[in-house]
Parts: sequence; C-alpha cells; structure tokens
Amino acid sequence: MSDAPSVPPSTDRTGRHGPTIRDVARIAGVSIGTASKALNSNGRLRQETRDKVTAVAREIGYRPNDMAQSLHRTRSMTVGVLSTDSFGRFTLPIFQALEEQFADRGIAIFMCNATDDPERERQHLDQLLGKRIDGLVVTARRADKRPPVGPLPPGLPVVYVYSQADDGDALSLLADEDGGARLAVKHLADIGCSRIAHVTGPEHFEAVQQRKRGYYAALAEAGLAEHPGYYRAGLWSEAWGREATELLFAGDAPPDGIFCGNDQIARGVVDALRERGISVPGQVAVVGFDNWEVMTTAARPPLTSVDMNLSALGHEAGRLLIDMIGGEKVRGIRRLPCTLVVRQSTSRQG
Amino acid sequence: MSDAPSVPPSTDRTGRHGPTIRDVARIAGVSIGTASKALNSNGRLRQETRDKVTAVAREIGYRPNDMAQSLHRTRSMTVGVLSTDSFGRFTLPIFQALEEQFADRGIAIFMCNATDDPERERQHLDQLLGKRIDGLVVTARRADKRPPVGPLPPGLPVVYVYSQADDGDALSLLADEDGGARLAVKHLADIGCSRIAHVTGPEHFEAVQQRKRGYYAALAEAGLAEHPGYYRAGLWSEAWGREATELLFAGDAPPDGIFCGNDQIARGVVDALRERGISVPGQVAVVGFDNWEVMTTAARPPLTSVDMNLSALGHEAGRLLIDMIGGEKVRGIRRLPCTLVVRQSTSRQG
DNA sequence: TTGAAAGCGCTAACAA
DNA sequence: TTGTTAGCGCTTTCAA
Repeated sequence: MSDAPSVPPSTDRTGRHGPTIRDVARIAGVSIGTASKALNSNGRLRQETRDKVTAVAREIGYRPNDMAQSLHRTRSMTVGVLSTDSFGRFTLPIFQALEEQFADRGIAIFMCNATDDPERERQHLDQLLGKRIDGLVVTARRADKRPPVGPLPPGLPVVYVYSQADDGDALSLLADEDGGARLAVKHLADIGCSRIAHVTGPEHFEAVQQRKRGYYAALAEAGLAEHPGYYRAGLWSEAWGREATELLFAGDAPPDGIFCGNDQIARGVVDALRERGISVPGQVAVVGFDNWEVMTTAARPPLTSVDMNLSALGHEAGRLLIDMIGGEKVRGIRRLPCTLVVRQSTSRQG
Repeated sequence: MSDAPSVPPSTDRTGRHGPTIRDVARIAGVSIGTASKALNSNGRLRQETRDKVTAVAREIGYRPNDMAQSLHRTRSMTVGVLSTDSFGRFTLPIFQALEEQFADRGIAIFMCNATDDPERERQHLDQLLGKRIDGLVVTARRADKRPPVGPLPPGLPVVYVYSQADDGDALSLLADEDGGARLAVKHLADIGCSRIAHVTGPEHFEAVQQRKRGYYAALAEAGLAEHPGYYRAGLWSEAWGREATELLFAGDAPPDGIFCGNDQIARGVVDALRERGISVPGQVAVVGFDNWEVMTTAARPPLTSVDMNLSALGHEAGRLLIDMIGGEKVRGIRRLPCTLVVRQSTSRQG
C-alpha cells in the first residue's frame, strides 16, 4: 500500500477528521512535539526539520483541527451573532461590517436567527454556549428596548447593535436618530425652508419618537415656529407619504420643506408633489431617512436622505466586542452620528 | 469557601471554558464515567444517581463543550455558508431558509462573505475546514457559472445555491428562470394580450438569457408572432423601464402586454404608462420578476410578478446537504419551479 | 451499578 | 535540537 518504504510502519489510520499532526510526524519521521513546533513556527528547530515537516504537512493536506486547539486555548475564536428579528435590510450592512472585522482576525461567526421567538432564542443561545463562543452580538430590526438575552455565563462579552437591552450593564450601539433628524431639519432651514413638516411612521417606534424630538429641537434652534398639523405619524409606506401630502396641502398653510421618517414615505411625498404639479425642490424640498439607495436614487428627483451609517455601527460593534474579549470592560449606550447625503430633492445641482 | 462540606476536597479549579463534567462528577460524588452516562441518559444507572448528577449539573450551570464532543464524533455539527457575493436581497431568503433547516437539527452555521475576492474566499475556506465543518453551502447573487470552490477535502458535501459551479460533479440548485418567463408570458396571453414585449436587464446575465428563451418559447406556444423591437435589454432599473416604455410606444405597433426582467423595470414601466395616460391593466398589462414586495406593492397598480421561491430553494438546499452529510450522493443541476403571483397590473380585481 | 483508563487532536512544559 | 508526556473536556470500553 505504502509508496514510501522509508516511512516507519504504522497503523495506516488517518484521523476521522482527516490527517492529524500524528500522521505528519510519523511520515516526516519526527516526534509529535517536533511536528507541532515546526508547524507553529516556534521553538528552536533545525531549518531542515522544519522544512521537512511542513512539506509533509502540505503533501498530505494536513490542516490543524481548530476544535482540538481551542480545547487548550482559552479562546474558541468564534463569536455568535444572534438576530432577534429576521435578517433584513437594516441588519444586513451591520452583518457585513461585523463579518469583515472578525474575518480579519481569524474569528469565525456563528449566525443565528430567532425571529421574535423566545423559545428559539433560548435554543440558539444554548447551542452557541455549547460552542464556547468568545462573544455575542445581538441585533434587531428595531432599536426598541428588549429584555437582555440570557442567562449567560458571567463574563461573556455581549454587544447589542441597533438594538437595546433593558439592562444598564449592557453595551448598546445605536444610531443617533435625534441627531439625524436635526441634520435633516437644519439642512432644510439652511436652504431657506421656513415651514417644515414631518411625515413619519407609527408612533410606537422608538425611532419615531427620537426623530420627532430632533425635529422639534431643530425647528426651535432655527427659530422656526411649530405648526399644528405639520407633524404627521402614519405608516412606513409610500402610500402614506402620498396621503400625508394630500393632507398637508389641503390646509391653508402648505409646507415648503418636508422631512420624512423614511425613504419610502419620502418617495411617496415627491410622487404626490409631482403629480400635483409642485416642483421639488423648487417649491418644496424633501428629505428622507435611511439612505436606502433603491429608494433614494429611483425617486424623481433623487432623494436627499439621512444615513444611519449602519456599516460603521457594525464595524464599531466588532471592534468593541474584540476589545471586550481582550478583557476591556465596556458598557452603556453609545449613539453613533448620522450623516446627511444630499441629492436633488433639496438642491438643484445634486 | 465551600458551602457544601460533604464535597470531597478539590483543587477548586473550574475549567477555563466553564464548569466541566469533572466538576459535576466531583460535586455529585461520582466518577466522570458515571456523570457522563447520567447526563447523556445512556448506560445502566440507578435513577437516584442519575437525578443527583443532573441536579448538580443544573445547579452549577454545566454545559457540555461541543468542541470536546466533536473530537470524538465524526461530526462537528456545523456547516459553512459561503457567500461569494455580498449578502443581498437574493441571498437573504436563502439564508433564512437554510438557517431554519439546520437549526432544527442542531447544526450551527458559520457565515462567511467573500465578495468576489478569491483571496478572501481561500481564507474563509481554510478557516471553515479548520473548524471541520460537515458541509458547505455556496451562494451568490448571480446564477452565473463560477469555478468550483476548493481545493476541498474529498467527500466534503457541497451544494451551490442560486449559483452554479463549473464542475459536473457538483450539485447546483437554481430557479427555473426559463419556466418563470413562460409563466409570465402565458399569463399575459391568457388574459388576452397578443402583442407582448419583454423589457429586461443586461444581456450578459445568464438569467437574462434564460428568461429571454422562455419568453420566445412561450410566444411560440401561444401562437403569437415575434415582433422586432419588442425585446429590449438594458439595465435593472426603473429609469430603464421608463425609457424602454418610451421606445416601445414611439413605434407604430405598441404592445398590449409587457413582461419585465425584474420588478424595478416593471415599476418604471407602469409609471411611464400612467404618465402617458395609458391604463394598466386596461390597455397594457404588465408582469414583473422577483416578486420583491417593496416594489410590487408600492407600484401603482401593484405588480403581478414571478416569484423564484428562493426560500424554497434554501430549504431544499438545506435538506439535500443534510442528506449528503448522511452519506447520500447527489449531483447535477436542479431547477426549482417559479410561481406567478397575480396582482392588479394584470387583473382588475387583484 | 459504578469506576478507571484510554484516547479524540493538539499544545506546552520538561527531559534528554 | 528533538522527544516525551501531561493534559484540554469528553465518551466509551473494560474492570470491578
């Protein structure tokens, strides 16, 4: 069977998970310890030996078994990402950023989805803990408060992203929605709007509350009056955007600037305005929220929009989790700034 | 320190990964072997002993270490999902379905993203193989052919989903795009359209080729003539949908049915038609592709669209991979049927 | 019915 | 410079 007669007699058994370091050592004619040193390029070894071992390893397709390694180390080099709401448009850029961060450090990601089902969440958590993850990221679609996941082993680093735990000791990373709203309203004021309306989604969303706060705060800062009827909460849909526009323009004091709670609403608004023969941004300027390219660039005109920088949020989450795994203590709620992306719905050149 | 004086003296050392079975055994006052039997409810043991052990385990929060277990088993109970194009709208429902399938069987998922970067793909693959995954799913945004991933250890089950390997021995799961196109065109013919156009995306997409084939085949089957200028390839955008509509209606024989390559194009088409004062579906019926709800329901009127059932594709992929892990040999290209979802753009009741 | 011990694949401390 | 060995946490014979 053997094509290498110089190889010492062996059981010819290859590990159930593929060739093992024992196989490498045997074929290379060295001890296991030596093989280990050679492959991990540490310890003092003759270059010749080192080369021989690595050559054999390559030849037989040896690949160290991470699970066996992790049994020694205090790290499994894996983290769990638990989405407590289904994978969606908002969690996606966060995932992507997390993935980059961790992949760069050789940390693998267990991805789990527990769509608002506590039972499933429990199962996933059990599984992740069985895998001895080094850290956990919890994401959601909404930034509303949620009960903390758990119970978890003490000391397991956890970061909530775009999601907030009802637990003062937890670390939550959120977008500064209030600040985003201010950016939008200030921008409208800066380009000369004085009657600025806010058409937004359902009031039970925390995000709606925060953006509303930012809206009023920015109005005050700009020295603009609040107008009853300029604030309209409804649905997150284009249809609501169109409907709200009708309502706003039915009155005697139509707005000259509209800050929308998301891009779908904004798109509905610009459509309705166009169909009423009102020019955007000439007569009315419009700002959306989310900077969802599918919407912002397809709208006529393309929409100025607030970007929550979810990708940055994900990167920061990854960075912090890695720090925490490294032993740092981090807690509290951190809000990352939003950015305004200007397009033609608020400027002629855009 | 100890609040249980009856417990035998110990090193008071808890494993680096949390309490171990040794801890359980020591505290329960039994041997490790006994504890193992009790916790895995096998072997013959006195009920009393069994209860004592499980009680202790629960109390100290013992959780078996999967990595240590996997060292014995021939399975790691993990699979890798490698996205060779970034996580997106198309891969999402597939992920979700895969996740369900695997989670139900206690299999964890390593999620990796290698956005068209072969180097990164190699890294991820190395990592996954180090983790001793039991199987691999490869997804992509496009269904175009790609070189097979690898090199992989022989016998490692792989399934390509919404993605096709340039390797006859591989298993690929795809949507039946040709069939989907036929569904759409047949539907249009059935409701009385006789001049059916096809506005689609860039020709270098395999999907475009296939849908085009289905379009012509269905025309022939319905006994309808091909009309030069009724086939328009362009971009995957609303703007192209609008532009193509202008082109189609500039000629002398405007169509009375338009099958679009995706929902964005379709939305552009219905918008352009409405603005031209052409009623949909009264004068022209329109069908989209993808059944992307954001588009289909926001369009006016809501769009009839072909659904590729990506979720079903994901489920099937999971099922097959599990079969393959179980030892079954599966190969070849499988195309799963599309479905037509009828809405108002082709029917008055909708 | 329970305990002891070998070993999964690997690393690291210690000997030689 | 290299080999030996004791674990990492667990399962599984084989003895007792």
